[in-house]
Amino acid sequence: MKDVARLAGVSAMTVSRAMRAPDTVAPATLERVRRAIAQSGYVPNRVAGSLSSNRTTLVALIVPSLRNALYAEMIQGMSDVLMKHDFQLMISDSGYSLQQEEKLIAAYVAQRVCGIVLHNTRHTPQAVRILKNSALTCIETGNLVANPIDISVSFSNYAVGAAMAEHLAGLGYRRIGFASLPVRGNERLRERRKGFLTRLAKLGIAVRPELVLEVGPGLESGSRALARIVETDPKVDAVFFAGDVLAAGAVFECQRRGLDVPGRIAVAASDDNDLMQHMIPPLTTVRFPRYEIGVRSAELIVARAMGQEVGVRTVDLGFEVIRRGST
Amino acid sequence: MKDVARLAGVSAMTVSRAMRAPDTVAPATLERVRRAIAQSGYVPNRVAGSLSSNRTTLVALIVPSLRNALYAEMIQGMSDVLMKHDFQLMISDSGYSLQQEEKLIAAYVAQRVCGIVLHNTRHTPQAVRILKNSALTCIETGNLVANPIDISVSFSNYAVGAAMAEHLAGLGYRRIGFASLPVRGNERLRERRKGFLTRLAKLGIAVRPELVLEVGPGLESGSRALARIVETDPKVDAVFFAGDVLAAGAVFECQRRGLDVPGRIAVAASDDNDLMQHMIPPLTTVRFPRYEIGVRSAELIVARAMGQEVGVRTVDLGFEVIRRGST
DNA sequence: TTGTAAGCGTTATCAA
DNA sequence: TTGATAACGCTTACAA
Repeated sequence: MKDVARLAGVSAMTVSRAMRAPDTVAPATLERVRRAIAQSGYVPNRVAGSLSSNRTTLVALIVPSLRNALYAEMIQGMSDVLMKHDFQLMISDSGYSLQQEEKLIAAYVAQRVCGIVLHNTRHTPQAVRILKNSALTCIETGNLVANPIDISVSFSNYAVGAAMAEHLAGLGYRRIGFASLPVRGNERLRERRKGFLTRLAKLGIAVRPELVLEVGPGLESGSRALARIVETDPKVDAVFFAGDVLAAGAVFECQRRGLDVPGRIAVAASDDNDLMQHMIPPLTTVRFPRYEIGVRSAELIVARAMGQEVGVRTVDLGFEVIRRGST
Repeated sequence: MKDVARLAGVSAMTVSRAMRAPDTVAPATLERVRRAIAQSGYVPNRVAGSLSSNRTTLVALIVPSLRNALYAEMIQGMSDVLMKHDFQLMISDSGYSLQQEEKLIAAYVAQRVCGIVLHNTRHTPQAVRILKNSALTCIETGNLVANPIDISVSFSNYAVGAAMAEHLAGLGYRRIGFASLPVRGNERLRERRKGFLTRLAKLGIAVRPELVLEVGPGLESGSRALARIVETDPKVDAVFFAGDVLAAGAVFECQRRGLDVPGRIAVAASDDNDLMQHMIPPLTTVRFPRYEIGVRSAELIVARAMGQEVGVRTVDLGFEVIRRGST
């Protein structure tokens, strides 16, 4: 910066101003500085800038796993907003470990990020303490919670389960199964299941415990889940798959077994994506506003970083049951 | 840090040492410092540390689009390695724009990242200049290039196309079609297509230009591409789909039209994923070592950051043609 | 093994 | 509209 200043015949401070607040610099001076910057190939040092101003434009995101395509939409939403404001996105995965999450949070606080998004609503006490002390914007997502550390931006998984229960019951299905990824340490799936089973019970439909499965991820796993359910109870008339691409795997399995969907058995999915729409038959599913969650989260962080007061603690972005051919 | 030092009855420098090089501090002192850190809830300021040491543990990745699930594997590979070494990952997307890429590169250089991975091998002259001047580790991936800016870690898309040409020709297919996403500004697909068509020509198989398509992304788009190809030439006996999930969409379309795969028409895909394996029939495809590319890229960056000399300019991680039921 | 002093390259603040 | 000066919170280098 000093070199640029010398080249332009001004002080370093004027170079700094020319970059961050051009309208506070005289046009002629500005022009000279700009020329000097271009000529020297100067790239400012944001590390020094951040230290001096005690602010960064870094925003962190921690997801349970990066392999899961499901986060791509939210990441894109965050990225679109952050880029517009010249903020930077840092991403990492906790591997579904709260300890790892705590470690990452500490590292991000050390980097002095201005905001952090957690796709998770359970945390170690130490993680919560660090976040509360740091006073940075913290967005919890993945599941709407009543008492967020700072702000919750999501939809209610309990409501999702309940909505799907209504949907299936409303269509007349009575012998119903459920399969999801393991719910241990995953409050999102746990809530979705709870909402589903509780609402069905209220509607007078009991789900046999043997028909409530937890399985691994992947299409193959969905196929096996379907197989197990129809073998356990050949009269099952509908299954709700919560999470991953399990439902698609189940439909493939139905094709192999010659089970008509939905004539013989209905299949409902959650988390809409390209694949769900193009299966034969296309799958009834719940669409989550993942992109919008990313956008809203980033907007809140940027607003706070710009010094605005955001008077919200909970942002419910809802969801949508999309009925297609499979129910 | 001063507060912690006071609490522990040592100097700030000793606190710094206790954190970064514990074995250079006397055990008793170390213990006192650790207690003081825990007691005060001190979180070090890496911004200040980075400025002082003139090093960061930040690594940047720029991909054309974050929505595309195809990057998830590479990101996970990078993340796994970086996390192990306490490095941080920053991610953004260029939206397939070289201008945007240049802007992002400048921003990352300003952040003083220690390495940057570009999923792209074409750049603006200015971007190249910035990278060369900055002397940070720069990994280009997506396509193997002979003259990388710094290091190229990838596989050869030309070789991928050629290998698939050999595969189809070897199985006796003679009337062959090809469809990909638009190749404009995408040297990866351009090379793959070139390798495919060139090798087929060498094998005495001419591909009619009307059977070489460029289509948009998504399953639906693959369905339409297949439709157009079989309507243009009802005798086509094989189609190679390069990119995205086009091939899966094509197989869905074949099912709808009652065209047996591969009896009536063979379908080959590229970029193996869960879906490809579980289609009926499972798809013949090319597997790219995406996770490994992420791992290797991160390893090279970390090694350089640790001061090691890495004596490579080009790392060819290869690929694998996986024959399944669709050819 | 520990401490002292001098930066690192910006920006905040105040003065001119 | 511009400039001088003093931080920002660490680490490097060297001394004790």
